[in-house]
Amino acid sequence: MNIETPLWRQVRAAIVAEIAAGEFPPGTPLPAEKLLAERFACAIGTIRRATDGLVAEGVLSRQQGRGTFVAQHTSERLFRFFHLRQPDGTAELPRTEFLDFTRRIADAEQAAALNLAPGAPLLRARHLQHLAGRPAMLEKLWLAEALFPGLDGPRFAGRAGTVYDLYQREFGISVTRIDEQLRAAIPNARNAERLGLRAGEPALFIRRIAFAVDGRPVELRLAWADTRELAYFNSRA
Amino acid sequence: MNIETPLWRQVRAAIVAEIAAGEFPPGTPLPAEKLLAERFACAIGTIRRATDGLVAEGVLSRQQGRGTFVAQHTSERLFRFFHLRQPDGTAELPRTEFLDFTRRIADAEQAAALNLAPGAPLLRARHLQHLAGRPAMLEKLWLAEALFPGLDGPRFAGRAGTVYDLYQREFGISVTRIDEQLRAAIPNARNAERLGLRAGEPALFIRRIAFAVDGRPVELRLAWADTRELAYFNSRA
DNA sequence: TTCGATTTGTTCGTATGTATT
DNA sequence: TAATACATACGAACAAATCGA
Repeated sequence: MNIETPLWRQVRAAIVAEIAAGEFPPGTPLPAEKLLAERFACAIGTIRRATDGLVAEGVLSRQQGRGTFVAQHTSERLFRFFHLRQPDGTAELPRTEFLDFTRRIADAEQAAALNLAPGAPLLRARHLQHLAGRPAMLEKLWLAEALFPGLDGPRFAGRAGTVYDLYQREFGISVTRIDEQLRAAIPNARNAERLGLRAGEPALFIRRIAFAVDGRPVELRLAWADTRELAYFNSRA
Repeated sequence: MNIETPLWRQVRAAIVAEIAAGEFPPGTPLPAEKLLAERFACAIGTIRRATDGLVAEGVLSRQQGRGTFVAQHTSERLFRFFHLRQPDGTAELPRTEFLDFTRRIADAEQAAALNLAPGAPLLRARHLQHLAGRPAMLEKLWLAEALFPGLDGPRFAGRAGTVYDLYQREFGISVTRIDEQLRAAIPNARNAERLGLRAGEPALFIRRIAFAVDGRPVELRLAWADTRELAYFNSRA
């Protein structure tokens, strides 16, 4: 009789939808498993099954005795998406130098990446990430204006934490997945100079699309990383 | 009374140890969950809990109605560790051109990477991966001779499937995790010529350490990838 | 500090559905 | 068709961590 999707998937989807809708602001606890089980008219084990994957993905965080919390984009969480490290693997928090913030119009590639119509209004920010006191990565990022109403340079530059923390706390957008493409290339003179590279020296070019918890693409980011002293770390099991 | 590690972790470790010891050759089914539950004197749910993570990591593969199998390094499995793709994301099976196979002695860095003493005997292989009919990645890899007794050039070059498939089927070593460091750099003239790069053109330099199911490092691999037409794909949730 | 209520973590057992052989 | 094996779902009990009275 049951050829439909499993109950635990339905429950998972419902919880994700509620998080995406901002029902549970980041940092706040979900209802206790017992309550969720009552609400969804299922067993606690089914709730566990539904949330296990979200915990593994970092969307939720469970703490024995306390509750299950919607994960915040704190500094630890940053390292899930920040791959630049010292060769010995030392993870360090980058310092961000704001460069500029402007309004733009989506070209074909940007529109495709963000699932928008070409010509849609975009917000573009640029900044420079410093590690070990030196410029390490030059980033340019685009956002659909419709998803970030009222965001401007001062608000972007004056944020307290990470960029994704800003998205999450002020616009209810939780980035939970990123897709990246990496290439080795030679940046133009302006970009090379910003990174302290000599002419003809290569850098790592990174194209990232960030997705919200509901799967929508929300940010396109192009970056140049100086990998003379640093390396991009990737681990796969 | 129970400050010890959870039962499901003990069971997991036991299963991993048996796989690492070659008790269940790749492709063969594990004992049914009911049998495992009897053997470990626990509930079936505990067996599930123990194997869930291994399934997620690709070490095991469960099929309803058939059984739970030790994963083989088939071509699909390859793409877990092979990140070079066309910019549109098209995944293609590389063609491998064997270059050479030699005996070496571990220097300090190789020894550290493979958890050996400096001076330990190594095997070194080089090959060239082709994609879309063009050279795409030049790889140099080192193995501890002690872990691969009797491996030589003909056996390495004459293998049927992937390198990791060879490790697994002929030496009982299942690679389940890799750590990679990526940099942009300019290869020397010899390497550039092999990849069809002009002088001064950059390539992606990849340093990989591969780990067996029991966590031991088993392979060090240095690679130059041509990212003019291809890109290194990475996705993180 | 102690204690009790709450919440997640672990483990058990059972029943039924679905896919494979 | 029947037996086998995994998939889903339910429910219960106790342990361990947390927090407030």
